[in-house]
Amino acid sequence: MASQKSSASTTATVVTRAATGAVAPKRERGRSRVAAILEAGAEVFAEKGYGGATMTEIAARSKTAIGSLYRFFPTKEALADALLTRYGDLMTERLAAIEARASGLSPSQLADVLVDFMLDMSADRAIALPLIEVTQEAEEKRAHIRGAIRRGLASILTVLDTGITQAEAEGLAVMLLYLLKAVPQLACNGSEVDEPLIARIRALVSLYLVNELPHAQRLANDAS
Amino acid sequence: MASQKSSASTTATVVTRAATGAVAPKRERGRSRVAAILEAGAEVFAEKGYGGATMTEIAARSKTAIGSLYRFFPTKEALADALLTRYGDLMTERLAAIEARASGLSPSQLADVLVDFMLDMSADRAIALPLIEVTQEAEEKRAHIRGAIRRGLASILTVLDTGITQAEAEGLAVMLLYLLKAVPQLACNGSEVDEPLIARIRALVSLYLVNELPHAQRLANDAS
DNA sequence: TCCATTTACGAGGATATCCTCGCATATCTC
DNA sequence: GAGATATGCGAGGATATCCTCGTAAATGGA
Repeated sequence: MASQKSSASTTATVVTRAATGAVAPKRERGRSRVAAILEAGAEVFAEKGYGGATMTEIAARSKTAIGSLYRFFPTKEALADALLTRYGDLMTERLAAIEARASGLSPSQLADVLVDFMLDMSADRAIALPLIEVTQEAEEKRAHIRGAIRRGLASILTVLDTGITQAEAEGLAVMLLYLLKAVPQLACNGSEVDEPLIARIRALVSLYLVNELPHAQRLANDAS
Repeated sequence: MASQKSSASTTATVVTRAATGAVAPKRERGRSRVAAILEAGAEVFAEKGYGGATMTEIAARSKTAIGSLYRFFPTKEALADALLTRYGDLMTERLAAIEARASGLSPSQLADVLVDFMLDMSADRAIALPLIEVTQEAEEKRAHIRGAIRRGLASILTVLDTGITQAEAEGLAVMLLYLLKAVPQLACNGSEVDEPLIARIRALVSLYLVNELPHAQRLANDAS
């Protein structure tokens, strides 16, 4: 069961890399191939789930020979792990960007920003939610990612509403996380986007934030 | 790929049965064994996902020989299908029961009822949400079940608020469905229940319903 | 008790899947 | 161009998994 630990070179490249046994490519060709593999992996995992996805299909869809695939990802688990870390990194990175622009937003504006953010994330194929749901070997990693996202959301809330307590911000962040997590499943059928449904979601998130961030709301009203 | 179609006897027993090739047991012993298999199947599917679950493990966990398992469920897909229909039947049945007692409830009371309902569903091992998420062969069946649940929720809403339009009730039902679907994942870690989190969920659902059902809210106020 | 039917059982075949291995090719440095 | 390193490739081994099949036990009615 234990995957062989090859010495992972820890040079941080453009795409972040975990120390799971994934071998980092050193030339440009390899890097683009790894990108294609990740893309195909995200697709197949999303369609078939972790157990249902096969390395052969991932190789075929990324136009990679099976041997080459295993050169970069010595294990199916390593590929899933790389996708998870990429997902986590992308989330925290973008949340940080939102936080930087958060001050001065009204709660309802923040709701729109967050919903847009989730739509973006699901438009990218960067997302592998079914994988996240299913793989249990990576439970600790998933918990870690959830924690990071939760803290990111909590930070945004404290920036937006300086009157909120730390505990309350964390609690709200949990609720927000699950509200937002439903967005891709709710609003996207394949690559179609259900606009009226998105409007409903915006309204719901906005309603919740307005209701739970009275201090920020008052600030926004004073400003207008 | 096409599973052999054995002649399914369509005698409706206690546990409803689909025409997927599942052979209905005719004696008590077989019936309890089928129940055990469904139980174990729900567990394993929930833990490993559809692709990750193995018939061998399901057989072992239900203390059933592999041959006996295949007597009642000639295919892994047949077992998954039986679980899905059982889930759908249970949902619609219980929703109908709620609808029968819905008239006179305030929106916030309905919110409590619905959240309790979902907690019940996840306390039973009847639920196999990850399976529902992952299996794509049964996409049409999943859509069918979702439709039934949505209509059930819409019916409840129209009973509760006679001023609501049909279209609006359907739209709200979609949102409610996804809010409620998150309940088990949110509130249950294994078999633990996070009470304060449930309180938050109740408040959120209640807030949403109160906001979207003004007519029913007015009725409730008049009654008090 | 005897028989028909249902249920129990697990070895094993066919297939699928993960992954290895050895060699061929491309790319970089000098 | 020569050597070194990274990358590309796919046949095939080891294993896992789905499912079949033939036989034995249990059950219920006559």
